[in-house]
Amino acid sequence: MLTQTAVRAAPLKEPTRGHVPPTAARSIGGTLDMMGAQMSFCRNAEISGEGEPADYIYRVVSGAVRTSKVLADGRRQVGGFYLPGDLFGLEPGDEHTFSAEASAESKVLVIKRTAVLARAERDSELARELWTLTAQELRRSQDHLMLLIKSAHERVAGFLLEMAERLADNSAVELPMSRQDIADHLGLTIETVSRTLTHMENLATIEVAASRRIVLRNRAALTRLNA
Amino acid sequence: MLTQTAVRAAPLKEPTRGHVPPTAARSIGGTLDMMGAQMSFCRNAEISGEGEPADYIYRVVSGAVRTSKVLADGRRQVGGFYLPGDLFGLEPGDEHTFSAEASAESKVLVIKRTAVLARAERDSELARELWTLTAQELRRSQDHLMLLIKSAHERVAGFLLEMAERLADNSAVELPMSRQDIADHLGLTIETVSRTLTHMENLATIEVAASRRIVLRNRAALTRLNA
DNA sequence: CGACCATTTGATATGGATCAAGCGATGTGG
DNA sequence: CCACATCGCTTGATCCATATCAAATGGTCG
Repeated sequence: MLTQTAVRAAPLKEPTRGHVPPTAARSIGGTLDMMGAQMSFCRNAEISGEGEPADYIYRVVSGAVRTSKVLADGRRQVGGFYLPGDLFGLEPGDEHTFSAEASAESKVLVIKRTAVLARAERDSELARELWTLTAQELRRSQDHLMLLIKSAHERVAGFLLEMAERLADNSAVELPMSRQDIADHLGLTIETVSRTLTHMENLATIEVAASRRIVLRNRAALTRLNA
Repeated sequence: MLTQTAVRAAPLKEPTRGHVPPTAARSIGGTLDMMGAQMSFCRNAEISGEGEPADYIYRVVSGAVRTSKVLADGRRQVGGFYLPGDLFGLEPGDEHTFSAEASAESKVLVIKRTAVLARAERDSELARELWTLTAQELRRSQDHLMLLIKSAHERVAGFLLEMAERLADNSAVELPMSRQDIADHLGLTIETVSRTLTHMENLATIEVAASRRIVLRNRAALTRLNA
């Protein structure tokens, strides 16, 4: 099961100080935004590598980022997708356990990790925020575990519903990742993902308006599959 | 795929103040042990339920605890096993996301959550420990994700190696859980787990000395499978 | 237009699930 | 102490969902 390999592509441009869209601020982790620089990455560009020192934490401004890990024989697992507003790369440890790549053209806010950690030392409010963020990651990872014991149809349905919710784009989803990315996230092959989507379309559960644009026609049916 | 249901059995005895075996103390989280009471649970007794308020955190003293979640149709996922020395039930949120049951006769140290949280407010050392513990959980969950994309043989091999390492019982493992627990942890059926073990025994990779006692005869072969 | 890449579709193979029965240890009552 | 029920595990036969292999289609860009 060979999958595409991440291209260590050069970022589109060097960090530019300061400019942070106000919309990026969310209650959780919002404090962090003051101290960042923005960078752009083109599709499949590596943002940080597995095993590399975790010197930065990141917030997605636009586009989408996937975290992934590749086994010796080439099988790839995509741990998760990070959408605009999401933070990633935050761990108390000094090394990234997954690599991170842009799954679509993306802008990312880069924040010095040491700065945050130092501040959390004194600021128990911030310390708790960091803990909460890691716990959210944990929750997501556990939810994903529950997905991986289900059937292909259930996995795809769950994925679509999650994306619809997180993109806050009710009833239609503009997927910021390839079929291969989805397959590697769901532990399926690209063919199975494709076939499952086609099947759902035949059942009028969804409409594949364009390969990356999915309209949710029958949300109830998807929820039912989500079991 | 119906699985056994957890019995809400009465604990063997009521909490007894104070007595903490010194061996239970580990560097991480060791600070917590001063404020606990010990309880005993018999096999399959529920320690805490999914969705219940997370008023306590726990440390396994002896035996083993599994965390699990059951889907509407009865499919069960065992999120993880907690062995002597391990902490579980720690989350910044107010509700448990998994239920916890004793997978074998167990003694568990029970610690009031509020006491710990209050203390972490002032003690940035402790706060960081809590964060680190959650991050360890996350790491385990992610490692488990990688297991679930592998073949049955790889999953079982990985599981045995993990248990051997965590039980620090080199070359032989005394499994503190049923085949069904293992199956639900690995996303396999009980039959497949059993067959895989038998197969490995035929290959002289392991020896099933007793159904719960596995001797690792050829660790290299297991590691190779672990891919 | 032609090359390239992502996606879909088709035909076939297979690993693990499912259904069903057997086995061995443990415990209980007569 | 033995018949017998029970429980956890193993073994066997068959089936099916998904992987694999292969080719066609479609969209994008120079």
